[in-house]
Amino acid sequence: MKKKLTIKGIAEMAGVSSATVSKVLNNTGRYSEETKQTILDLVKEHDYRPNAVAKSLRTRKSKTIGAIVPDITNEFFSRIVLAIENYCGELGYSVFICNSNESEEKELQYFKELELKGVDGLIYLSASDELFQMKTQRIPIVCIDRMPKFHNVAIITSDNFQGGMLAAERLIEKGCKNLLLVRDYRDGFPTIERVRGFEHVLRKHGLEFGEERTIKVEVGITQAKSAVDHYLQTYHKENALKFDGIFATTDWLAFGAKQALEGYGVNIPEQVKIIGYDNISLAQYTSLSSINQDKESLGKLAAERLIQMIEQETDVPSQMLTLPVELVERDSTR
Amino acid sequence: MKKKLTIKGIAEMAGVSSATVSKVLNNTGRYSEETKQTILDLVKEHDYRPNAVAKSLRTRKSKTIGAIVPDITNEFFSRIVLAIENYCGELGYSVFICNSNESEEKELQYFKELELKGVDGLIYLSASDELFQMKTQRIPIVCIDRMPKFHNVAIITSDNFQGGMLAAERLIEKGCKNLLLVRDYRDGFPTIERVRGFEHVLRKHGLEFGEERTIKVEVGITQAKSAVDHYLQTYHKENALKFDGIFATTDWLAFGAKQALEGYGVNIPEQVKIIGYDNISLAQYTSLSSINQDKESLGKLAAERLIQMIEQETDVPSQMLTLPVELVERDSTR
DNA sequence: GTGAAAGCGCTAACAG
DNA sequence: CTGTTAGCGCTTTCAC
Repeated sequence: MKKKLTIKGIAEMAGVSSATVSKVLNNTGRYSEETKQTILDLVKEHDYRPNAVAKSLRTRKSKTIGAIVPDITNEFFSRIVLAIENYCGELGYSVFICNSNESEEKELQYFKELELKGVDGLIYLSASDELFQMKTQRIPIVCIDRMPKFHNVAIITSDNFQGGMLAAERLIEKGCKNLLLVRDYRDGFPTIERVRGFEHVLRKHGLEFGEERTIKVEVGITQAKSAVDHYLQTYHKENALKFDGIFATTDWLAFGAKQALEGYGVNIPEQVKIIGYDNISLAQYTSLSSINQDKESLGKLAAERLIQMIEQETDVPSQMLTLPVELVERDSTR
Repeated sequence: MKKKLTIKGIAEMAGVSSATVSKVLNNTGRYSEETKQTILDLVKEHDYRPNAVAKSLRTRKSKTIGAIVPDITNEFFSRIVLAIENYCGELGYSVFICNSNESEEKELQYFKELELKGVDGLIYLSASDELFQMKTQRIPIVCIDRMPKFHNVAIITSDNFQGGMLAAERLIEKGCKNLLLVRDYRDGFPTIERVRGFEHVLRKHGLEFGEERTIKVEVGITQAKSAVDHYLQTYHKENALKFDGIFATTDWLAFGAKQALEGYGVNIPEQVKIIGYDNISLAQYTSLSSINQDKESLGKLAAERLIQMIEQETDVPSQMLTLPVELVERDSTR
């Protein structure tokens, strides 16, 4: 087991000091073209690569960021994460991915852990609105789809209000008169906006509805089944088809609703039309119309913004960027 | 912006040297109960936490591992990754997640990058069999579902041969006479085993089939559609239903096959029965029978094994652990 | 029981 | 243009 090659080793071989090697490796300071070549050759020959930990300790930069995600198992999130990782990878950043499972406690714990491990920045994804109040927040943060109450974070979100509007408009356009809203039981910021947009259009058309037209169900892959059950129950109680259109704030929810309806022999889209949200492949492959969020851009923009903040070292004012959404029509509303 | 608190700061406050503080923080060396208390109180009061980078540089341990994954967007992988992360989190390890996109080049690149960032170990997940030959492999590695050709790595895999057998047995048991195999176009280790198991049972029952009964299609979420198309084409050419049972080496493939059949008005399971592989939620929600792999155990065991290897610092011989699989029956074979 | 000192591998002044 | 020096924050002998 030969000894690990360090910058000093290269320096000795090249007959210069480690400082000089450091300079050519970082394109900083000055050095002659000649020594540069000698060093570069040596580096290549021995496949020397500088120890990132030492560098990190010295420079207080780790080329590492953290991403805190509610559930990587959910395609909506994993696609955002993938986009983040791809963009970061190109720029030499690595990313720690942490599953918070929506728990604030875990988020905080991860935050501390990541800070210690020296991440240069953090991306928070979450449907939840609440966000810890870090007094000593020294690293840049960008949030996706959440609206923290403190400053010095950038925010990337997609136009949830618009998404809700699009859904309502299409349903009404297709002749639906009695709409049903299937939503997450929690009131995360994105959900609230979607619902607001949806209701806004309903009102514009003189349609109104109260709680009894809104079903709040569990959300998440593991709970999708219970969503269906809950839905079935409610439907059963009503004992008659009281609606002809459904807007679900998630594709999984839409899928649950669809299965429940099919279980009762209801025809889609003839009797009931359905629109989901996120446009994950589940929607694509089960022919569910859905509001598409540009997951790739969401991730890429967040990473781009974060790295900007990291590398400029300048306190940018809290900014917000909103991406457009679009309706992807499939069989469930045709 | 107050100065960051270091071990020296605590030492000064406590009126001792940094060495002593280090000792109590790491339960190492000796110190009096009294100084221990003073220090611990100070630590708590100021919420001091030692800088992980410095510690890492000094000790050559980072409490960090890397996980190289083909595609985190694929639920099969993301669930394994989640299990890894959960287990590691409990033990204070963080994990870098890297998407290789099945590219060997990227794998190698990530490998080097991670090594530099000082990860203590690595987990490789992949359907691909080929694995780079690292001469200078200094950190422990565990592989999930791949069989590298060099030593000093632990291997966790699930019983793919058995999975193939289970599928064939059930299909035959249900009265299928002409089986079709839909498989990945690449010959990754897990696929090969599944096919071997499947064919083994066929032979036992005097059923034989050649290439014309085997469709090789693309795989992966983004290519699922093209799998369907490819399949449709082939089916179309045959111009008649030449089979009554399908075994697909992936749930996505099974789903593609199902959609193709439905597009042609073929009844499932009356005319054709289908069994997929992996048992991801897609299978669950589209009522596809599937061979279940215990994704949570796969991830947990891999992480457990890796951390053992890391902390024991002893060269364990190359080991292999095979997990059992089971058939989950749903409508597609009932 | 405790501290002084050395040093992990690298970079950033500052001299020369 | 290049080298010396002085750490980054922590752990670890080895003296006392």
